[in-house]
Amino acid sequence: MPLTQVETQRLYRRIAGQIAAMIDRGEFVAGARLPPERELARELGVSRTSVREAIISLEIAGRVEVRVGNGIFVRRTGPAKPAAGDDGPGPFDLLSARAMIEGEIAASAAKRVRRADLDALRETIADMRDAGDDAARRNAADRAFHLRIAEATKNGALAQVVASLWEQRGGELWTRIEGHFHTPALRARTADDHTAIVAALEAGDPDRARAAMHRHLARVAREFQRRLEPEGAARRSATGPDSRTVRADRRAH
Amino acid sequence: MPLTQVETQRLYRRIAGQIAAMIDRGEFVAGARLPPERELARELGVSRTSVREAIISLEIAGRVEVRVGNGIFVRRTGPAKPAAGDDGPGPFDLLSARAMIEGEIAASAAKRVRRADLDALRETIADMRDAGDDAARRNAADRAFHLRIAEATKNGALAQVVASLWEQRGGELWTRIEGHFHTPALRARTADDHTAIVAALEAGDPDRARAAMHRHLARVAREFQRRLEPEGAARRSATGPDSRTVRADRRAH
DNA sequence: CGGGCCGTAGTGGTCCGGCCACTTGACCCT
DNA sequence: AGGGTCAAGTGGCCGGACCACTACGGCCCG
Repeated sequence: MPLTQVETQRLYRRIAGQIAAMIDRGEFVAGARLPPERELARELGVSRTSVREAIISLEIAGRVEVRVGNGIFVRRTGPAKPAAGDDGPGPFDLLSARAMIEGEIAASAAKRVRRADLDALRETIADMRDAGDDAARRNAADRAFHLRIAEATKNGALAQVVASLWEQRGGELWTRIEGHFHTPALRARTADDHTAIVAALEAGDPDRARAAMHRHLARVAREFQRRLEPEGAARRSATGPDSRTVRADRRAH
Repeated sequence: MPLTQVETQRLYRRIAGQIAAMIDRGEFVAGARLPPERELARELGVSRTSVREAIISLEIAGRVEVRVGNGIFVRRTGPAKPAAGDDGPGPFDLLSARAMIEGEIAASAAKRVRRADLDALRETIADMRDAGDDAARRNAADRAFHLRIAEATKNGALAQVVASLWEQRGGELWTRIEGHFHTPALRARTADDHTAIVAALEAGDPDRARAAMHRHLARVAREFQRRLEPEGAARRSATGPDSRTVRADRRAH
């Protein structure tokens, strides 16, 4: 079932992906007007219906806005800042944002976590271990781990933010790098990180929980970066998650 | 222009709204299969094209999933939890989550804010003042204020989280209470809060920025609760934004 | 009797052509 | 200079057609 979905991507999603990629590459800056539907259909060799469907999906995703009779315009706020320049691509923003947000969530959860929450969290850790080479299952368990922590705060809005941040993990860059996390050594590291977070939650220690979550996500970012650019990542690591980690340490005092 | 957009809602959004309302009312539970496109089109008196567009928007919004050759199924996780009972994401959850997240964002922004950011923020404050009784304009300026802070972090993912949290403000309960914030006194308080946040940002003081944002959103929550339950507001204790507000949320239900 | 294969009905996916409402810009008239 | 009209271009919606996929029922064979 997940295999079928990966292989058979619907046309409207493919078109939307292409248009989003153009936006992310800066071909169309915020406020710019996209080509008309009829022209996009001609250039992409598809029907106008399919272009319309793609545009609607981008509209709902907040990437574009449609002005009737006028055209389709790129919206100002998107997941990736197109012309930010030196502030790395989406995945680093995402990990940095997650560290900030999920660190606070973990701290809040430490103050109100219950036995059932802890049991559920341990279950996700075991599930990730049992998943072995089944990437879909491991991914689902990883997601469940982070979502359970948010749910332990008893705040539905936080759970939704975590779920939303998780959904944004699925991108081209992530797909390319995903195989990296298949090694048993990195899996073990993740399980250790998760276990440390659960221990901090069980101890009811907000600062420790926050720090454990920061450590976990900072490590993921480092691994990610190491994989992405093995040679020449010096500048980015100076402005990226490492500085975020330093900030977190100060807060922990 | 905003007036035109309010009046002219596109058909696909109207259809999607109707289907979402059916889901929220429990006519279709999670996992249930919606009627086929052709049948929906017939029953709603629209073309199948428009139904398809509505379904795509619901799909992107995470409300349904489409299985080719099989049908359209209601997804388990949606923005509204229909049968969650007493822990649904309500306004207090939202404000609590915002305090937690936007506090950290303000702290991060204090370390990297620029003159242009500060100018833009001051512009939103002036815009809110100039808006007077124009609720739509005031709302837009308020939104811009919070979003500009997130943008000052130079992290697109954070900006999106803030935008997403903002979108969830528009609910039935919010609409009922919104008139409360029309008083000149409360408007002035908001302007003062915003000004204090900008001053902290300008001073480059993360702790001060965090605290100012917490104070702002905690006050909004207090005002909100006072409006909701005018006779239960006297027992508020000031221990911290998230725990206090979440407790109040429980009492409200 | 049970399992596998085939055919049919129903599903969503995509395309195409058509017409309508809205927007904008150019041109003309007062 | 300002206002009105018209044409071109835009997105919005409709309806028909055909294709790929899925599920189910019936039939045949071991």
